[in-house]
Amino acid sequence: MSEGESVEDEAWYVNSLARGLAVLLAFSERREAMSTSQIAEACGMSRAAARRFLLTLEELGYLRSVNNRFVLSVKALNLGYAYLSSTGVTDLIQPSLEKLTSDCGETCSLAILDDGEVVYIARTPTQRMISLRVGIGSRIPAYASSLGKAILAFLDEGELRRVLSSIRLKRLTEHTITDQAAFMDELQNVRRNGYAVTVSELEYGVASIAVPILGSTGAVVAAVNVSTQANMYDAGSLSEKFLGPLKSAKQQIEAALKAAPNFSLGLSQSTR
Amino acid sequence: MSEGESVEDEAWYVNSLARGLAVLLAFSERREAMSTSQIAEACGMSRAAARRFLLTLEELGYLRSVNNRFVLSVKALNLGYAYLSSTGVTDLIQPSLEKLTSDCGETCSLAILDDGEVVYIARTPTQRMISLRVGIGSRIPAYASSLGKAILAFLDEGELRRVLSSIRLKRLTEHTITDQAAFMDELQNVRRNGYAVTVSELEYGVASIAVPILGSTGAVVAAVNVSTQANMYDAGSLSEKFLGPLKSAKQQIEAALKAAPNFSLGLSQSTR
DNA sequence: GACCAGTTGTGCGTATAGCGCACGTTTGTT
DNA sequence: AACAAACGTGCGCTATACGCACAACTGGTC
Repeated sequence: MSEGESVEDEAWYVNSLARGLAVLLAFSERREAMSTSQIAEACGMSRAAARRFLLTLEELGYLRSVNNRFVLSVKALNLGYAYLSSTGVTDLIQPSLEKLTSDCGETCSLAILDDGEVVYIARTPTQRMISLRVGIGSRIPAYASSLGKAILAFLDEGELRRVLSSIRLKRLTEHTITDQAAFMDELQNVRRNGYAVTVSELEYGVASIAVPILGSTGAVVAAVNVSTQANMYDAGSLSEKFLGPLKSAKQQIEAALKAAPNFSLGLSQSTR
Repeated sequence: MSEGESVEDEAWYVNSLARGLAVLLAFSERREAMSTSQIAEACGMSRAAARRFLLTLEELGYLRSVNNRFVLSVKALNLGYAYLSSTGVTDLIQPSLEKLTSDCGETCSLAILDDGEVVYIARTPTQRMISLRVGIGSRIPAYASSLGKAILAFLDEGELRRVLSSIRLKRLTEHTITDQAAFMDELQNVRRNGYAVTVSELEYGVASIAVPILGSTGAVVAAVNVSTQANMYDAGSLSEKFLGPLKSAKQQIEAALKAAPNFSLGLSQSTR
């Protein structure tokens, strides 16, 4: 341990927990069953250490092993589910989202911003969306999604700058906005209109329109969108068709959040 | 350490990981923000220890703190989402489920069995289901749900006995089957029919019909159901209306599992 | 079947990581 | 203001988790 790593050798830092969680997370990268030595390499630890963590996680029920290969077990879901139930998303938001889907006949989602990415928290899929298979917990770059733009546009100056400085506007399709200034203009538009539209910026053929969700303090905490096929709509017809239902879903959800005593809902919550 | 705990003081067991995960899970029980001392009490550890774990988890991004209260952060979803993406549920199963929902116009779910409970892995909700708000990761007693009965009925003798011995048939509504013999008869029925029906056994007003999903080895790995309001259907009309679509969804999903090289999908996987 | 290369399980001495106590500080209550 | 309850933090000690090194295993090749 001669190398002075970073700040991660403070007195309060429980290394074994961090390393154990790293092992657990290693399974999200590669989706096959993994052996002890594969894990050891992936996490940069000794085989003995990896083994201890794997056995512990198995004992706790988070992993299962079939002849020297480990796989995530269902219990791992508990960890993520804890978050969803703690936010009350199922109780507070899901109903409004289902209403929205039945009004629009299209896939609707609610997402929050985390670390420059948009994370799907609730989702009511329909059969019509064929591409872009994302589920709850999926992360996509904020700048290329209507959800992300709807949130970013209503962030306060400082937070926006902080987020923008940490991301790169990488070209994902030929419609992706890759110029910083152009992106600021786009956010200005969103702010003026009260909604964000994305047509094939993230993935060809996917179009969506999103509105921000404001928490009880008035700060933006999330966004809802309706998402559909790009060849059927342009920006104008998207808003014409879906903005009404979206706005009323927005109101419903915001009312639900206001009514809930401890609404939490992630909120990017800057400075640590 | 004079007390001879159990098997949890083996050489391979990493205690700090287990304790840290216990802290993380403590947040799923109580859904409010929790203070250091609350966590310490909930997990039965010293305040100093709890603090170390909380700070570590915050540093790793799984928790956020607002003046001495800790809340789960979005990153916690990653842990659970890892499981979903590792099973390939989003890619392999979701489409078939969406098709099923659009055929039936009702909420459909896929679940697997874990520890006597049924865990929802995929879900396509509709607006019509008003009660029974469950989301992905939710757990309900297997014996009182169509999903559970569909799985249990097709378990092999030994596993079934093992599961049944670990659960108690608690009365949840007046339609819940609470007699062991009657339950075995019911499973016999399910086995004969190839599907399971539940009317108000878990919760008043909820009816559902489920079929088992068999993995490539022929063993049951999951179940799909259509779930609706009890007052609109009885057992006969449920099967008449939904069995066709269910069967074809079953076939689709089983084909997808067979086609996938490493299908994993939890599978209760007995003896550890 | 004997060989070998690659992978895995395990015991062990050692360092240090994580332990809880105890003290000092903050918060908010009457 | 004075108290109590909750909080953060330093510190010395011991058990904990460390990685090495060796043993047992697997599965492919001749």
